[in-house]
Amino acid sequence: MAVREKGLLKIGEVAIQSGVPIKTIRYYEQIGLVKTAERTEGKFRLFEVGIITRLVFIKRLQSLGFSLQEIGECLAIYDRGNIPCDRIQEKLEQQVTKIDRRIVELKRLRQELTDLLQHWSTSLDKKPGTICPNLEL
Amino acid sequence: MAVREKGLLKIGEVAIQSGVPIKTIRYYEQIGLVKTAERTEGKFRLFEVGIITRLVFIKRLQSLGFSLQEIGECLAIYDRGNIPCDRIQEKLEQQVTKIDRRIVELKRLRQELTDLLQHWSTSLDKKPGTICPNLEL
DNA sequence: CTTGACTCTCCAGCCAACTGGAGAGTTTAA
DNA sequence: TTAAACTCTCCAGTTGGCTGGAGAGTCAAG
Repeated sequence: MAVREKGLLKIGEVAIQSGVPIKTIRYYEQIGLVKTAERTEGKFRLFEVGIITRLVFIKRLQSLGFSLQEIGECLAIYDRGNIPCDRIQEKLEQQVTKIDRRIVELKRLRQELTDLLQHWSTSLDKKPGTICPNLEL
Repeated sequence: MAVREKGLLKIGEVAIQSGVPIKTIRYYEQIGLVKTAERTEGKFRLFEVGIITRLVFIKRLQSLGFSLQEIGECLAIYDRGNIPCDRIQEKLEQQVTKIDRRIVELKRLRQELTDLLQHWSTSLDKKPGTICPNLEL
C-alpha cells in the first residue's frame, strides 16, 4: 500500500476524516482552495495529511460567515508562509459590522410588519383597484 | 390608436407606470404572476390597467420579504375573487417569526465572532498543523 | 413610405456553493 | 483472477430573481 507509506490520502479517506463530501473537495480543488499533492498512475488524487486541517479550517471560516472567496484570500497568505491571523481578525471585525447592519435592517423590516399587523382590519371591503386593502392604508 | 381606446397598455408604458422593468414583467408573465389581456396582431402584449396595481402589489410584498412564490399564492386567492388579506396577514406573522429566528441566529454568530476577537492574540507562534492558531484555541 | 422607437422570442448567463449522474477506468482484497 | 469498491472526467442542474443580447419583426409619426 504505497499510499499509506507516503502518508498520502485518497479522496475518500479525506472526505471521511474531514467531513467534507468528495464532490466538494474536487470543487475546492477546481477553484484553487486545495491542491492535490500528486496522482496515482491511474489519476487518483493523493492528498497530504494537512488537507484535513485545511478543510476543517475552511469549514470553520465558512461557519463564521466567510465566503469561499474570502477564505481563499486567507489561505493564500498561509500558503505564502505567513500566519493569516491578522487578515482573519480584520475580516472578523468586518463580519461583525455586516451582521450589525443586517440586524438593523431586519429590525426595521420587523417593525414595518408589526405596524401593518397592528392596524390590520379583518373587515375591509374590496375596494376597486386594490388587491389587499390593508396594505394600501 | 386602438390600444388607448380600449384602455390597454403596451409593456413599455406598464414598465414606466409601475417602475418594473420590461424584462421583469415578461418574466413575471412567464412564471404566472401576471397575464396579458391580449396581443396585437404583431404579438405585442397588451395589459389591462389593473396590471399597474398588481405590479405595485408584487413589489410591496417583495419589500416585506415575500418570495415570488408566496406572492403568487396571494394573487391566486385574489384571482379567484377573494380578498387575500387573511392569507397575507398569516404570512406576515410567519415573516415576523422568520425574522426573529434570523436575528437570533445572527446574534449568536455575532457573539461567537466577538468572543473570538476578544481573546485574539497578535503574537502567536505558528503551530504545526494549524493555519490560524487563534481559531483553534 | 420611411424612419426610429418599440417589442418580440429565444437563448444564455449571473450569483454562490455545490450536487447529480453517466460512463469509463483503477485499485485492492479475497 | 475476479469482483467490489473506489475514483476519474465531463456536463448539467439546483435555488431565486432576474438581466443581457442577438436578430427579427411591428408600430406610429411625419
